[in-house]
Amino acid sequence: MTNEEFETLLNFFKVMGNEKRLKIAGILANRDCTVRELAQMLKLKEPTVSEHLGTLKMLGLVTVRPEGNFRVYSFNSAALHTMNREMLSRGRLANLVQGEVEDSDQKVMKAFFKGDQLIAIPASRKKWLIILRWFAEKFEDGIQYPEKQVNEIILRHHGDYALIRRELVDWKFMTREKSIYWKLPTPTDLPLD
Amino acid sequence: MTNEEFETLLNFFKVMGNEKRLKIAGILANRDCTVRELAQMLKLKEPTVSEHLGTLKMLGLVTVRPEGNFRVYSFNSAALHTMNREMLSRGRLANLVQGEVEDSDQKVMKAFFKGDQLIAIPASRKKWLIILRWFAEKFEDGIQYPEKQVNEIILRHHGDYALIRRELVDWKFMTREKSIYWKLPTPTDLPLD
DNA sequence: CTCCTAATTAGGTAAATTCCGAAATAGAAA
DNA sequence: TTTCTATTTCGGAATTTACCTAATTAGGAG
Repeated sequence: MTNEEFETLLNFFKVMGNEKRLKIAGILANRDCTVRELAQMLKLKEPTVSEHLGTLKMLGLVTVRPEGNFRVYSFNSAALHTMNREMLSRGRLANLVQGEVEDSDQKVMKAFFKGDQLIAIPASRKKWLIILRWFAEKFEDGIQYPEKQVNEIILRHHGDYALIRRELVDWKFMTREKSIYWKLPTPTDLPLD
Repeated sequence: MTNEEFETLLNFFKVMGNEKRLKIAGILANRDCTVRELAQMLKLKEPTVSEHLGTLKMLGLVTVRPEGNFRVYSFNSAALHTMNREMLSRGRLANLVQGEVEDSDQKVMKAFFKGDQLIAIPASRKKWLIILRWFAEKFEDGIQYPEKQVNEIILRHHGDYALIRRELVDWKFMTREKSIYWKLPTPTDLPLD
């Protein structure tokens, strides 16, 4: 179930999103350790380390084995591997939230499309913008389209290409100069804060 | 620098280790959104979503572009890729903490080894165990070694193979039956990356 | 210019997390 | 059995985080 996978991934991030636990994982990725060894290296008390190890163990990221008088903790590559390969890609991430959140756009799309054909024009501005955004996605960033080609692309999904074309420009989804159309390229978004 | 990478990875986990932020990332992985849209889907107030988006933006996981009257947020696959491919493997993880934590073992090893030769026997039990663990690593999990081969392997690093061999068994690093020696296999540690 | 709307920042509260010392447990050793 | 030791569990203090409402900013539209 996708919801369960979401929880798994979320927990993975939560657990690894703590400095001390991430370090423990890193150290154990180098070699096996006892609780006391880890406590010394990290300058923490044993109970604290023990708790962290318990958390990591729940996730399956570490395993324990008794060895003489100690309990030796090991890193378990398999769990990391699972996260890495099976969950951490854009596609996977996208799937994890499907149905999880009510997606108002998909409702709108279902209501006004049949397949990839726009079969009705919504009265509400909000819904209309959702549809226009969908049309805008059919064009690539940074490419200049002659009007003829714009029409063609729109025609694949709706007969009244002039309406859609004009609306795309009006709502600034696209820019026109003479009869060349383009999307404003996504800015590189330099300044952070 | 490895320390900087550690911080980057830690922050990545921290940011994604929050239910709402992970969902935002998931939704944006499906399609671009405005703050208001996200707020509706997630049943949060806009300021809260805005904050989360700011956090995600700092990490480079999302970008913004103005579009008409709105600010449209997009998912940035590149950042995810970086984490996925360049940081999230056992080997990488292991490297991230090298030198970060003072590794008491390495001190001990330096003090009693010359190259890979054990040249002195520590008085302290603690230090002795570190050395024994090092010797234990020279043997593979799940392999049965006849005594002769055990001796050979130890001899590569120290003359008194009988001492080391006996200590390895005494301290339960290895098991002996008749004159066959083996390590107890580490449970569930599957192949790494 | 002013109005309007989307988004952000400020400030404060409630909840969750991290850490520790003290006490309990489990198991090897004697 | 009792003792000793490594680890875990408990209870609570200090810090951090997530979220809200209210106020502010930014920018297009009129």
